[in-house]
Amino acid sequence: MPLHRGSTGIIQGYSTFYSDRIQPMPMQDKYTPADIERAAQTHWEKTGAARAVEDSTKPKYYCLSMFPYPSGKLHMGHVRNYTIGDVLSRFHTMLGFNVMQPMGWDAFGMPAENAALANNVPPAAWTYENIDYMRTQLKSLGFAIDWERELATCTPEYYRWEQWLFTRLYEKGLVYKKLGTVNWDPVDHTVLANEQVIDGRGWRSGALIEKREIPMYYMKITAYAEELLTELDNLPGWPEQVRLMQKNWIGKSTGVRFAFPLADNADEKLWVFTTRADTIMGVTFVAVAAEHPLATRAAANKPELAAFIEECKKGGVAEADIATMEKKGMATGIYVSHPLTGQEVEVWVGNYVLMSYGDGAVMAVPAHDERDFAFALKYNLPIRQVVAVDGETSFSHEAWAEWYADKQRGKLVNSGKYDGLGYEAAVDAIATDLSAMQLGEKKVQFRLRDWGISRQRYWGCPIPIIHCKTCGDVPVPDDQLPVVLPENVEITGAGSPLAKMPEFYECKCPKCGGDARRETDTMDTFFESSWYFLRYACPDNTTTMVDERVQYWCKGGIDQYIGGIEHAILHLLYSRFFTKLMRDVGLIGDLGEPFANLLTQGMVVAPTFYRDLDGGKKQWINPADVDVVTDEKGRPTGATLKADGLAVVIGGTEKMSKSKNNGVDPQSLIDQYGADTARLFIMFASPPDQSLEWSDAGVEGAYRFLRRLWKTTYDHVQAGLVTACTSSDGLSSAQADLRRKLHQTMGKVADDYGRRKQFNTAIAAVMELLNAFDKCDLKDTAGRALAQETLESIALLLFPIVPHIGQALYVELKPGQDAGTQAFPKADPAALKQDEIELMVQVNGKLRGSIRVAAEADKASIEAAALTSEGAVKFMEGKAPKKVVVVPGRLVNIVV
RNA sequence: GCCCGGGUGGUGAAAUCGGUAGACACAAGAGACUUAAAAUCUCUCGCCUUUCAGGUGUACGGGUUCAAGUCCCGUCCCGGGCACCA
Repeated sequence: MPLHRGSTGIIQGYSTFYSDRIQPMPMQDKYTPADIERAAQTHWEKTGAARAVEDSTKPKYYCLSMFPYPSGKLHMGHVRNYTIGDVLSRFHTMLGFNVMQPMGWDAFGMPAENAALANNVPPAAWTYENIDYMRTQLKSLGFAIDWERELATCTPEYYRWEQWLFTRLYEKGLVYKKLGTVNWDPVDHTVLANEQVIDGRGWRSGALIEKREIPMYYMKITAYAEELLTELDNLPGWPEQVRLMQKNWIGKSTGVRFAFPLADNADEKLWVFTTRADTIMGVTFVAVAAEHPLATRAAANKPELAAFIEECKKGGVAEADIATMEKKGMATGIYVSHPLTGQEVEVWVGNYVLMSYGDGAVMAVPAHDERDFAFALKYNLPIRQVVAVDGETSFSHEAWAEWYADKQRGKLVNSGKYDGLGYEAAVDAIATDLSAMQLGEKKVQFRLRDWGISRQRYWGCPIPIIHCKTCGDVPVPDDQLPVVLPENVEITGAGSPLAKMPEFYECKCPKCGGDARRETDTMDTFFESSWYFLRYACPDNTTTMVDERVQYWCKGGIDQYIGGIEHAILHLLYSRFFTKLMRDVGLIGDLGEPFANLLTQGMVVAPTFYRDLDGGKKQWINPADVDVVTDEKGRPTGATLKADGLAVVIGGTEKMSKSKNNGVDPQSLIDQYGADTARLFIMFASPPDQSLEWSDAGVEGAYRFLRRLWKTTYDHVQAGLVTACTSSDGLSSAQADLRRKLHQTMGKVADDYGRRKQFNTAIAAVMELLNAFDKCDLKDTAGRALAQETLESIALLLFPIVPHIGQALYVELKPGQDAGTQAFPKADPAALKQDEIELMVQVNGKLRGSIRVAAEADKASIEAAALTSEGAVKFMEGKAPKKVVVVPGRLVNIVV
C-alpha cells in the first residue's frame, strides 16, 4: 500500500546479532527485556511471521482492532486494545488458523486542525509525522501485525474510493441534500462541532452559539433501519449490551401518524406522530418545533414569538442540551381542529420539540404524558383525563402520578364511543376512524435519522460534487476522481480554508462545461472508518474499491473485532450500514454482518487532580506530579503537588484524556520495563470489557513475575535439558498433583483465551501453577522431566500475552524451535484423573467442615460420610436432618 | 432528561450454570539473608469478639431459595453514550 511517506516493511537498522540465535548462546541469568525483545522482533520480521496470505486449506481468522486516530503517540487505551487483539491473533495462530491482523490509521479529523492552529503545522504534515512515530511504537510492542496491509485514510489512494462510492450512492438516491442544523459561531463565522461548544459558547471565541440551517448531504441510513434492527438478532457474538444500545438507537416505534386540519383552512394540515393514539381525546394543545413552518409563519406578525424562536435557536444542537434545558413554550395564535371532535386546539412552539424527529410536531396530552403535564401546569393549559386505572387514587390536576401514563392497565374514559377500551383496542379503533377520514394511519416510526455527512472543515475527504448554475449538483465523473485535498494550507480557525482557495473550488461543470463551483465541505470521518476493514483484504488494489479477497477474509463476518465501548453505537452502526450498502451496489456479495464477534474493551481510567484558577477554570495536574496522602487504612485524605508541596483537589476517576491531563504515557512503561511487562500488566489488571483503573503499583509486580519465570527456567536449563514428561506414571503423589494442575491450567488458559476472553484469570492460573511448581520437589529424574514439561508449557501458555519472553524461554528449553509456530498446549485427560475429592459440608447453609470421598462415590455414601463428619455432628446438635442436599463435586448441605 | 454499564478487603480483582466469598496480585507489617541497601525468600493480612473457637460480611432496604456477590422488587452513588470528538 503506497503511503505518502514512511512506507512500511522490514524494520531497518536493527542489529542482526540476535536474529540468528535460534540456537542459543548460553542463557543469561538475568532477564534483560530490551535484548530479548529486539531479538524476537527481528526474528519475526525476518521470518515474516505476521504475514497473512489467503490460503483456502486453513480456516481463516480475521482479527481486527479498531484503528487508531494518529493523535501523536499511543495512549494506554491503544496498548490495551491492540494487546487484546494480539493475544487472540497469536492464540489462534497456535490453534492452526490462518490469521490476519492488520493495522491502519483513521487519519482525518479535527485534532489535526487544532494542532495546526496551535503549532502552525499543516494538518497533513502533522498527521504523517504522528503516523511514523506511532507505527514505531506499535512495532516496539511486538504485535503480530501484517504491516504490508497498512493503510491511512487521508491518502488519495484510500479516499478516492469513498468519493467513487459517494457518486454511485448519489445517483441511486441513497445520498441526498437537505437542510441540516449546525452550531454557528457568530464571532469566528464558522461551524462548530458539538465538542467545540462548551456551555453553549464557542471554545475559541466564547461567543454564544446559534443554531443555523445549512444545506448538507445525507446518507439514507433510514432506508436500512428495519434490516439493521432485525439483523441484530443474528449477532450472538456481540455483547447483549451493545445490541440493546443499537436497538434503542434505531428506536422503532409503532404508532399513528395523523393530521390536524388548520382551523381557518381545512385543506392545510399539521401532521404529528404519536405512540399514544389512545389518548387522542385528551389533546388540549399541539406543540411544534421552533424550526417548524407553522412557527415561522406565526412569527411573521408576532414579534414576541419571533424573539422566542430566536431564543430557542440559541444553545447547542446536542440532544443532551435539549433534554436538560428548561421546557419553554409560546402560543402561536394559530388554531387547528381536532380530527375526531372538531374542537379547536391551539398550536404552541415548544423548545423541547425536535424538528428532526417525525414531523417536528407533537400532540400534547397533559393528563397522560409527564412532560406535557408539567408544560400545561406552567402555562395554565387545560388537562383532560381520558384514561383511568382501576384501584388507583383519583386523578389530580396538580400533581403527576406514575399511573397516568400506564398503558398496560389503563381503560379509556371521557372518550365517547371509545370508552372502556384498553390501549391496543383503542389505538386500533382510533386509527381506523382516522384512516376512514383520510386523516391518518398506523405508522412505524424510527428514532434513527438519516446521517448528515457534510462537515464544514478542511481535514477530511472532499465531497465529490460540483455545483453548476444550470445543471445543479453534479457528481464528479470517475475519470476526474479523486478530488485531491490540497495539503499545504494555512489553518486560521475561521471557516474552511478550501472555501478560500479558488484554485480548489473553481472548476468546470462536467455536464455543460460552464463555470462551476466545487463543493468545499468534506465528509464526516465516520465515512472512512465505515469500510476500512474491507479494504484491509485488498489494500494494494488500484483499480477497484474492493476485490474478491474480501470474500476470503470477511465471509461470515470478521472473526473478532475489538475496540472501545464508546463506539458501541455510531461507528458500529455505520459499518453495518456500509456493508449492506456495498452489498446492494454489488461490490462485495452477501457477507452477512461485518463483525461476527465483538469485544468492547472498557476504558482506561485514572484519578484526576486540579486546582481552581481565576474565572472558574481548572488547571488539571498529571497524577505523576502529585503525592496522595492516605490515612492508616490507605484511604486518600488529600493530595499535594510534588513541585511545591501545596494541596491540590482530588477530582473523579475519569477516562484518560488530554483535557483532564490524567494520562500515563505507555512509552515510559515500555522504556523502563519492556513491552512484555506492559502487555502483561495491562492484561492482568482487569478483564478486557471492564474499565481499567490505572495504578503504577502493580507494573512492578508484573515485571517481578517475568523475572521470576526467567530465573526459574534459567535454573532448570543450567541443570541440563531433559525430555519432557508425557505421562504421570512414576511420579510421586505431589508430582502427580503438580502435573494435574499443569494440565488443568492448560484447559483453563485455553478456555479463558478462546471462549471467555478473560485474560486476567488466565494469567492468575499460570501464576498459581508457577507457585505450585516452586513448592514441589522435582530433583529426581521423573521430577526433572516434569519440570521440563511444565516450563515448556508455561512458555507456550503465556506466549500470546508476552511473546518476546515466551519465544526466548522456549528457545532455551527446546533449541531450534519457534514458540509462535507450536500448537497450543492441550490438556491430557489422563493427567486430570483424581481418585479422591474434597466436599464441603454445610449445616443449614453454613460451612461447618469438609469430607474426603472417592471421586465416584454415590450419593448415599456421600450423605453418610457428611452426617458423621465432625463439623456436622457438632452443629446438628443431635437434631435429625430434615433434608440433605448433595451437590456433586461441590458440597453437602444438611438442613435440620 | 433519556439510554447503557458498574458498586466485593487498604488497592486491582476472583468466584464461568444459584453451591467453600476474597483465588491471583499490589500495598502494608513481621522475620531470614546482608557490613548496609537493593534484590530474593518465609510468614501475617475483610471486620468484630471471650481467638486450638465463634459471630459477621459482597453499596443500601426488602423478597425468593436447603443455599444469593450471583435471581426478583425498590433506593442511593459512580462512570459512559446521546447523532459535528474519534
